[in-house]
Amino acid sequence: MPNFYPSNEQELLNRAKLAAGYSFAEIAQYVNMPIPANLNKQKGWVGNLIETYLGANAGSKAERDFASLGIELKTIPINKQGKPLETTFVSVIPLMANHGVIWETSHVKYKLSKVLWIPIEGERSIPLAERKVGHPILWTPTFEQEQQLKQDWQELMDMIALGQVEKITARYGTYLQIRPKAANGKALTEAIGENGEIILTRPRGFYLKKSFTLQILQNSMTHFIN
DNA sequence: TGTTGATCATAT
DNA sequence: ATATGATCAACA
Repeated sequence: MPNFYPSNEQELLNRAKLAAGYSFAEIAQYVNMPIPANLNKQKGWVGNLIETYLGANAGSKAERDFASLGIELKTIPINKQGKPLETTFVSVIPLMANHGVIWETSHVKYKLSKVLWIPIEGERSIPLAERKVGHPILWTPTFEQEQQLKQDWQELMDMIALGQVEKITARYGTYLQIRPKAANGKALTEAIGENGEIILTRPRGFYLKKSFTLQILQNSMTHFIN
């Protein structure tokens, strides 16, 4: 594989468009990555595959995939109708030291300020190697979408600051929800308890609900070439 | 059958 | 433990 690193937005987008219609097997062969039988033991494999192909380099740093371009990369599994099959992980949530943190400087707004969405076939009935890459969508939140996210974010962050983290379930939030995000149930992190004390709880992450990402997909009229 | 809560791999 | 990449799978 030739070394590729996008020097500007258009280069990145062109590169992403080239992948549309190709199978995971074809992309994997191109970047020389082995294909697992399924995603059970490598849930982030497709994301890593696309990252490698597009030349993302943030690694595990808390940085957007294409830092110099200010772009975050997200693969999104869809069904035959083009609808999202899974929620989209956004970021881990800081549960402590949130005094003074506002939406404008939040990790969520930062990460979602510009996203290159790569729809991918995600139905488990399709062998992983045969699933195809879809057409890229370079997205920036509309004013309305940002307000939707901001509202949920503020409600949820308020609860965390007020020591109600244990009361939060995935049912809170219209478009942005909070769910556990950890290696397993034994992972613990500090948070604020009911009486302002420090407690240990499962690490949490912000996720975009499918109803939100569906808007993005539909607005761009994404489809696969077969 | 759709969601919520749980989990897998890897780098630092 | 926390960050990256997410999907799995139990349960309502």
